[in-house]
Amino acid sequence: MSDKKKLDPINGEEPGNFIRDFIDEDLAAGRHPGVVTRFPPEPNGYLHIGHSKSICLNFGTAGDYKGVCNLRFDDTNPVKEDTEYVDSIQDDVRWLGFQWHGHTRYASDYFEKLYECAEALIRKGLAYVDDLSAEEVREYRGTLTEPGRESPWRNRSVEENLDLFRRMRAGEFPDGSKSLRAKIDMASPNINMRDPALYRIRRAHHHRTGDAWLIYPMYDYTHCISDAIEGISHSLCTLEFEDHRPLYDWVLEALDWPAPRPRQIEFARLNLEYTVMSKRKLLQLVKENHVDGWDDPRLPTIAALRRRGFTPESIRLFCDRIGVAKRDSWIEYYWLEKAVRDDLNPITPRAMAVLRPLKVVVENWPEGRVQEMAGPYFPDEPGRKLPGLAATERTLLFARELYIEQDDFLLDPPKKFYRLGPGREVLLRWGHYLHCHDVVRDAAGQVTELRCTYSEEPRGHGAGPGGQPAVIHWVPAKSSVAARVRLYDRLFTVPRPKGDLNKELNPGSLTECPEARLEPALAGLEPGRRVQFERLGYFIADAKLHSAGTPTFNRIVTLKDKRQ
RNA sequence: UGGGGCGUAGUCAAGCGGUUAAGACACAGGUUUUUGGAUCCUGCAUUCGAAGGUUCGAAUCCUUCCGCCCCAGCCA
Repeated sequence: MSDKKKLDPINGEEPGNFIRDFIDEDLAAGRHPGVVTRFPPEPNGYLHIGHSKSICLNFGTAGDYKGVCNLRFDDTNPVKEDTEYVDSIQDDVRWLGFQWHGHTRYASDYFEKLYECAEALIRKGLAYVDDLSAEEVREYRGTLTEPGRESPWRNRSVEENLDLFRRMRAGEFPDGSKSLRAKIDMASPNINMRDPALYRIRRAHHHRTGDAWLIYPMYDYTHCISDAIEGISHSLCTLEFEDHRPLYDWVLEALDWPAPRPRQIEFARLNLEYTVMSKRKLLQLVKENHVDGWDDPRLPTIAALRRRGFTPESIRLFCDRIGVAKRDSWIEYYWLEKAVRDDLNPITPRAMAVLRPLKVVVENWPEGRVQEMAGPYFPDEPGRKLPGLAATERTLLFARELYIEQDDFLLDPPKKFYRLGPGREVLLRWGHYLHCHDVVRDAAGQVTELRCTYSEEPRGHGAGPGGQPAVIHWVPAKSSVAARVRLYDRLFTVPRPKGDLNKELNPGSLTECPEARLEPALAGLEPGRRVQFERLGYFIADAKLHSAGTPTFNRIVTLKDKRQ
C-alpha cells in the first residue's frame, strides 16, 4: 500500500530529507541524546488537512528515530482560544493514529515559569517596560528599508522595569498601555529583532487559567521556552518562522538556558490546489452557516474528512507522498483523491447502486419470473465478507423491470461511448446480456424507459472493439431499496487551482441523488461503513443521517474515470 | 530598492565534485479483467531558473543576473 518501505533512517537507508540531515548531524555531534518533537497548535480552530502534514512530520520523525512527540497547545492568546478546539484537536490527532508522549501540554502550564524568565531578562537589562502605544510602537519600528528608533522608555533602570512589570501583572495598568519588550536592536535588518514584544496586558478570560493572568506572553517568547522546558530537541515549524529563528535562539541565549537547547527547523507548509485552508476563512464559513458545521464533508478539516469517509491511513499516505522540503509547492488535488482510492481499493467491498435510475423493461423476460444472480463483494477475493453483513455475496433478483444508470445510456452514442444505446448491447454485471431495441420518451422528448431483450450469450452488438459489450451496473426495480446519496464536489473550493481565496470563495457543490436505488443488503449497513458502488466511486454510510429506513450515503471520492 | 528563504519533468521530490539525474503522482503504450476501474509490464529530464567562471570532470563550487515566497500584530 505504501510506496516504499519505511526504512530505518538511523541506518541511512531511506531517501532523506533536509530535516533528517539536521537531526543526524545533531545526533552525531552528541547535541541531543534523542529526538523529541512536538505538535504545537493554537486552539483557535479545527485542524485541517494542512495540519496533518505537520502532525505526520512531527510524529513521524520522532517515531523514525524512536523518539517521542508531545502535543502542546500554544494557548497564549486567550481572546481567540476555546476548549472546544482543544477537544477537537486531541480527537483529530488520535484519529489520525498518533499518540503523544505523556500528558497533553499547554503553554499556559508554563505561565509562571515564563513570568520568572521575564523578570530574569529584566534583571539582566535585556527587557524593558515600554509605555508606547501599539500605534507608536509601529511608528518607531521603522520599515523594511529604514531602521527603527528606540523607544524613549528603553533605558529605564532595572528596578523601575521590575517594579512596572510586577504592577503590570498586578493589574495596575489598563490594557495596551504598557508592554514588556526585549532590548535587542532597533536597527536590525530583521524586523523581528527590533525590540519585539514579550508581554502584553490583556484582560481576557483564558480557557484554562481563567482570570488568573492579566498579562500574556507572546508567541516568540513562549515557544522557545516551552520547547526548552519540555526537552524538545527539534522544533519543526513552517517557513514563515524562519525570520523568527534568531529571536528563538536569542531568548534562550539571553536566559543562559543550559544545553541541550532545542533547534528550530522550518519546512514548507502544504498548499493544496482549490482548497481553502485559512483558519480565518474556515471559521467564517462555519460562523456564517455556509456549511453545516466544522465537519461538513465539503470542508478540508480533519473532522470533515473523517465524516466524509477518508481513512486516517489515506491521509497519512498522502502526507507521506507529498514529502517535505523548503520550496513553496502546490500539490495537485488529484493526489489526495489518489491516496484515498489507493487505501480504500483493497479493503472496500463492491456493491451495486444506481444513482439516477433509468427504467429498463426486459420484454422477453416473463412477467413475475425472478432469478437470483450472485456476485462476490470482493471480486478478487470471492469468499471475503462484507464487514457488517453476514454474506460474502450479494444476491440480486433479475426481473422484468430493472434500473440502470441514466449515464449508461445515450440516444445517439458517439463511437467511443462503449455503453448502451439503441441497437446496442451491454452486459449487466453478474446478470445477463441486454440488447436495447426501443426507447420510450415523454412529451418533452426525454427518455423515460428502455425496451430491451436479454440473452445469456453475447450477440456481438456491443460498442467495444469487435462488438464486445461493456459491463454496466444495475439494480432490480422492485427489490432494490430507495436511498439518498449525496455527491460532494472536491473539498470546499475556489474555482481555479490557485484562485484568490479572498475573492472567489465557492460554497462547494453538493449534488443530491434522491432517486438512488441500492441493492437490498445495503439497507442493513451500519453508519460509517464504506462501500464501492461499481464505477461510481467510494461511498460511506453517513454517520449522522444514515438509517435503515432511509439509507444515506456520501460519496468519499470518485473512481479514476477516462470516460467522456 | 533592507533582511530571510526557495528555483531539478505537468505535479511533488532525491541528489551534497565523477550516477545512464532516484522514486512517486500524472501521462502514453501494452497485459489482464464481468464496468473505461483495479492489476502487471514498458516508456517518459542529453539536462537541473539564466549566463559566465573554476575544474580532467559541475545540478552540485564561485560570480552576476532573473523569477517566486515570507517579514513592518501588544496574532500564532
